[in-house]
Amino acid sequence: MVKNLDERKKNILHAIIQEHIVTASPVGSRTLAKKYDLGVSSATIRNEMADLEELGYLKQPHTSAGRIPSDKGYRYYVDILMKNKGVNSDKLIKTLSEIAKDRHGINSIVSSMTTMLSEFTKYATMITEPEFKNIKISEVQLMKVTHNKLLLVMVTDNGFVSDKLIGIEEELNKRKIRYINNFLVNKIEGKNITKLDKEFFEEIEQELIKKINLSHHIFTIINKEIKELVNPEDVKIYIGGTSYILDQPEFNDIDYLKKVLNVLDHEDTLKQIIRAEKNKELEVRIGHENEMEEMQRCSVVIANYSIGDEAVGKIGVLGPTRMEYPRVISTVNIVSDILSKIISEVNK
Amino acid sequence: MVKNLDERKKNILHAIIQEHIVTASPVGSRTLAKKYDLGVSSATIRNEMADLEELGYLKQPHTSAGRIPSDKGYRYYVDILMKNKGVNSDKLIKTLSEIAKDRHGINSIVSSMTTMLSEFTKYATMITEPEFKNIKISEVQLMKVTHNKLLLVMVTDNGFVSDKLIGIEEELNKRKIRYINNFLVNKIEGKNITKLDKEFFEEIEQELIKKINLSHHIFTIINKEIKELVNPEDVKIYIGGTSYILDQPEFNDIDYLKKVLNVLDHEDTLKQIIRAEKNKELEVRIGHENEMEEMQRCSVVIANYSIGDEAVGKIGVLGPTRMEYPRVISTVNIVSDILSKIISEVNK
DNA sequence: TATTAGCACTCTGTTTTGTCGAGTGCTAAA
DNA sequence: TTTAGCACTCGACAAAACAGAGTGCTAATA
Repeated sequence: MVKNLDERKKNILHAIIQEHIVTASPVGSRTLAKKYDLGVSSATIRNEMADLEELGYLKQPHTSAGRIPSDKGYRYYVDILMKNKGVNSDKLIKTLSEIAKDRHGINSIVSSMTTMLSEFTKYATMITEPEFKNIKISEVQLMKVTHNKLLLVMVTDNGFVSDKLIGIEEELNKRKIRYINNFLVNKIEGKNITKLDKEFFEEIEQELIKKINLSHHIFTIINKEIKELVNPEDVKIYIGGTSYILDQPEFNDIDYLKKVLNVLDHEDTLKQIIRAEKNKELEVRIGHENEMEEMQRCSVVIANYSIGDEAVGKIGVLGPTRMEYPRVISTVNIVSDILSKIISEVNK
Repeated sequence: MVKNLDERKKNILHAIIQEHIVTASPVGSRTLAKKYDLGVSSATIRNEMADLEELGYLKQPHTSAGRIPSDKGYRYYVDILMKNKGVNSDKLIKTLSEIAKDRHGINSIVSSMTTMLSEFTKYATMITEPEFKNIKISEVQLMKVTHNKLLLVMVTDNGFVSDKLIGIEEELNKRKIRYINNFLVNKIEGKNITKLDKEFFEEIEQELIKKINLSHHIFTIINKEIKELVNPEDVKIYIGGTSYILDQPEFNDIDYLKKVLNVLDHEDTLKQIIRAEKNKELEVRIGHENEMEEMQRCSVVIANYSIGDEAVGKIGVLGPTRMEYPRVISTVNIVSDILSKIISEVNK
């Protein structure tokens, strides 16, 4: 797919993109010849630029303007030209670690990380809460709380705790509660959470009703509770740095700005953007590579964060296609590493 | 404070504000005479307008432009002129009720309500999670989960459940755990949550250490957990409809837009905006009535939602001072009512 | 005395016109 | 193959011209 360009074309393309990333305006042959030590005259550069345009790496906003990189040009830059220059990461790492210490609760940590990420990248950012699949219920406990309230506690093998107060109409004596508890322990403990679906509960409900006469209210609640524990639709996504978008001149077009902000406003569309391959560590989606039409003048950098091998959440940065890819990518990588570490520790 | 204007001035002021709210541009005497049946000529209106300006209810962007309402003018409108015309609320109520049914979990409900509120008002909206003060711990339970893990469950008298897995280094036998449990039950159950501060825990920790030799790790965690349950700083705030801001011509000034979006981007500033008197049902803050400088070209409508008499959360709508007050106010009222009802039910 | 018609004046937003400069493509020379 | 030179293009920007909405004031009127 990607044809290999000769060395001079590479250099010129690289220079154009770098120049464009800082100036945000079309780059002309003269500027290029002056600012970058390419060893050839502006006329030669002009010819090369014409070639690069024909090959699809550059485009011209209008005749007699300089060139700007196309999506394909950026793609080539990200895949081949760009060096991952190390960000000065000390400060970032320090800040993130402090957050992890200060804040308690995953939600709070993820939320602060989102803000931090946007402050370091100066782009809009989003991070999803960790989402656990393939986990087992390791403990179930049904306890009496008051005469008309039971407490159901479930612990998963990765250390998450779910609890629910259950209001009951008929009073249950301790013996009965213990009976139900043992029954549940037998049926549920060690079971993979994905197997605990509606059918499963209907089944064991029938079984229990046969043995003791029990309203099925409890099972509806357990079922609901487990769904909540596992339902990916409900995974929360945090967003930060929306206002940084306005710093980018490509969003001066107020109509387009509105479209983008509208996407960021809605969790569902946001989740669509950040959807990525589970097995890829890091993904860069440039311009038209984004499915959503409103996003086709933007680029998104997406990384997973994980516990061991299992990706449990996503980190995303959204900016114009003219994004500072190297800086963003290394920043995202750092956040991903640290977040993975934190989550794994909580989950030890 | 508010001088009473004569009937004709009232009518004219009312007309100007209404006209300005829909057109968003300065209102001239001729337009007014034509569109509104005021029974006087444009010249008379001109004289009255000059008076109203002198009194501070109107202002002129520049000589030879029409007039626009001042903050004082809007205040007069909101307090005296405006009729609370009933919004067509059926659809709203229906939509909100459906959300309450579909979604489980307070967070999810509040989040959806925020979105709905913005969709109905077409302004930016925010709702805080409910926050409970003055509650008591009604149940404490410390249980063994595995050989190095304990589960601490606390139930508050309004039905909220908090739990925490506690990792322990030294293994504790069941008898010891039961002992600690009873000790905690004695000390904590029935206590008002605000009394459970650091000093309190240090005290009972000393007491327990005397009786059995126990690392104080557990208390640090309990203390933290309770803080989380009660700490108002940590109350989450949901926000929606940010992109509607762009529909308002007053935010075409990109620099100002950025300032406002920046405020909306940060939870802490957002909470400052929405801060309101606990005893007022509904508060309208117009322009300079907002403390925050960035907000002084905006108006905010804030309502509490409550359980019984106790306000537990806030609902806010943010728009330009040229806001459709009647529509927003009645919409906010409806959302407040429904949310109060839902929260109270969950908490029954 | 309060209201109104009339008019000169003011100010803004928009359109038009003109100019400048950056950049290109092409050609011919090195 | 590279480069210098040149005519040409196009957008950005500023200045000028214009239209229109609105005002304040004055003098006439009910």
